[in-house]
Amino acid sequence: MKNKISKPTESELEILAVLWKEGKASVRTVHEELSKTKDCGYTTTLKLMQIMFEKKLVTRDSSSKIHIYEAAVNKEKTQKLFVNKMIQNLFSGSSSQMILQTLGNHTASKQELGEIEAYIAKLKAGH
Amino acid sequence: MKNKISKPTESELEILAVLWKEGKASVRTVHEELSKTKDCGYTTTLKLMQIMFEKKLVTRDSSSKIHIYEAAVNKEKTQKLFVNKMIQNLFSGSSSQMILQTLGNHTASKQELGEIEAYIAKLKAGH
DNA sequence: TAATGATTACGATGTATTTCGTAAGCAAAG
DNA sequence: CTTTGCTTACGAAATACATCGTAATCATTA
Repeated sequence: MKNKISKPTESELEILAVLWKEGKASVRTVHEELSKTKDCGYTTTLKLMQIMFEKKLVTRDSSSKIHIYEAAVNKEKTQKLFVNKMIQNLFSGSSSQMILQTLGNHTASKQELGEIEAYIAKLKAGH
Repeated sequence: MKNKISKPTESELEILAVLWKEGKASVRTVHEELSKTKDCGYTTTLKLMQIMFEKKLVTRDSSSKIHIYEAAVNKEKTQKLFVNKMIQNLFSGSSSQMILQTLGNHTASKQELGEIEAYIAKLKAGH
């Protein structure tokens, strides 16, 4: 009996992103935020968040009329979940393969590259 | 009117992975390969591959009774498609953020780390 | 008190995805 | 020739996802 994370869907991820940023938020707040990039009705957001509550992807405080939601899944864990899945699915399990690809496709700043180098140096040093 | 890649589903990716590895393959071959890790019927695999043919994710040679399939979408392009989406969805568009996370979660060998370092050096040099 | 407005609950729809059963075709074996 | 076995085609069912309309609730305000 592990607290098995159910894999969030695309839309659910969008909502989680808002909650991770805001901390706690009402449906209205989340919907407003989503509306900046997405076009859908209020009840759609509401319904999604209700479903996410059933799936235990979020918790909510329903003591007042306006329910306040909060992410119930950890951001880093979720990132890991998706990254691992992708490495398995698309890179035959090789993380370095994915990293090399990503470095080639994106324009990371010199500063970012420096951070990555520093981190690698630390790893090589044997942490 | 670009040859817009339609995003393969989870199951379709599994099939593509086999085709990328094998080059050309019959439904039987693909199914056999999938069966090692997944449990589903032969006609399921067949149906999926037929749908993928309609979506133009694969091509096929149906000159003989046993149709021979081949991936119609490029492996690197598809990898890019998914990696980019994930960076957007889960890392606010920051590729370096994802890379740092990945380095932390996976055990890359010293050799792999070396390759990544070398690649970064090349990037910093301004290619 | 009655109307207004925001909120949640619920159910329905439409589409995509995954799965499989059954039929039909064809070739090899008996 | 007939049976057996593998293959594709087709359609149906089950599930998941995203979307929205409508009703019910409740507090505020007129």
